Amino acid sequence: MSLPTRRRPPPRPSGSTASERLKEAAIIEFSDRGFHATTTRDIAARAGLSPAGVYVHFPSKEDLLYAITLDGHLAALEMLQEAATDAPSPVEALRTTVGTFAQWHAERFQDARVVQYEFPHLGHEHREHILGIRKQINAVVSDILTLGVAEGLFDVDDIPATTLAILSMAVDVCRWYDSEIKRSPESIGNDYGELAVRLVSARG
Amino acid sequence: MSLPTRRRPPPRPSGSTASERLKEAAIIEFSDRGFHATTTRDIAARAGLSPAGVYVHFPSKEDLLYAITLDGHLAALEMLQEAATDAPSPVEALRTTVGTFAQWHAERFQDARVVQYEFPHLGHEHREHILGIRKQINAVVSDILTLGVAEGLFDVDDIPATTLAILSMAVDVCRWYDSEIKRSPESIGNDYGELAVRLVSARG
DNA sequence: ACGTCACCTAAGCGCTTGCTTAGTTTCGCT
DNA sequence: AGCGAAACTAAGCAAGCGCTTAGGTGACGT
Repeated sequence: MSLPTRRRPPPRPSGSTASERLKEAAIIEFSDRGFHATTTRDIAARAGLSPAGVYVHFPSKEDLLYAITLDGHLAALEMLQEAATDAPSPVEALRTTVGTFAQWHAERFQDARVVQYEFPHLGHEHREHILGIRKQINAVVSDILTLGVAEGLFDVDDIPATTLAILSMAVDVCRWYDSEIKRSPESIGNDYGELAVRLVSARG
Repeated sequence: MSLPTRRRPPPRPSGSTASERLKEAAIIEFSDRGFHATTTRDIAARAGLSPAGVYVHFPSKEDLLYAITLDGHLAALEMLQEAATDAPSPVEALRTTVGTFAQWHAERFQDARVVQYEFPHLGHEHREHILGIRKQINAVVSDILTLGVAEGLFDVDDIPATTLAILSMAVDVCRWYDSEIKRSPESIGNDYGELAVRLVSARG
């Protein structure tokens, strides 16, 4: 194999239930090595279980990926919807939703990497289900842009395309962020909220 | 395995040399399934060779990934530098470089996915070498922003952070783009060039 | 005609994979 | 105390993995 020396730290069972520990372990391994390069033995060892112990809680490795991916998408969607609801204006809504989204992609970059990059490796049915949640995430931002344009606050040519570009900026945070980076997730969130507002503001 | 039915189309040797055919085949397979999920037998079959034929041209699967990754990075860097050199002003330079970069990430989205997402699976030495090219890519945009700020054309608080956000938008194109999408790579490039200019323009 | 060398393949080696099976331990409940 | 279910493990299976080896084949210079 091309990755010969894989150092495996001793298992530290942090979660309370075995199921949670397995998900935490799998997030670390999947985000490090990718879904297909991670073995069920890697995950079991990190969760403090025998290789067979995984299958007590999840019927397959792919189901473990699905559980993680679902958790992540639902968490992100809820954060976005809450931020959007609490905002007094479209400008503020855009700033806080994008800020929240970007902050999450930094703070929980390992979860986010699994959510964003291992998603294509889900089975067909699971992938379809997650796609529905993705559309809702998209709609949160898209609706804010539509409202802002209607109120004359935003200058946007193509709302779906701009929604995509704004979310792209935030999603990509999890690609380059890691724990050694000095900027705090909060400040990254603030910056990206501000950048999003700039993107849709009328040209000076 | 979790991907039981993998339909393998008959090999169509499009490239001229076997080495080129192998790289083309590997780009398709790596971008579809990921580096670790792709077998050397998959690649060989698509290139019209026996499994052992791969090793006549590349010493290992990881070396094949490196060759592809290097090609992609150098191509992207050259396109950026050319676009930057030809531009008459920082505004035009930013528009065309980001536009070119985004267009490439759509047009060659399979190459781009390998370049961006399989990069972490390179061996240590190869990864370090590629990192040097990435810094040059970053510098192209960063230098344009610095010049634009100096000339009073751009309003940017944090040049490295803004460089990163602009490149993020363009890089992320390869995550969602595929051949069924209606927008042409050219129009995506134009849009993203325009969005980049908006991001750095003084607030209205 | 002959040797050379690059290119390519059939066969297979040693190892790892996801997952199963058969059995043991632990725990809540009566 | 005793029991049934749930949690867990040791052992291992069939399949697939990256890569090697030994050998064949055809183009080319001489």
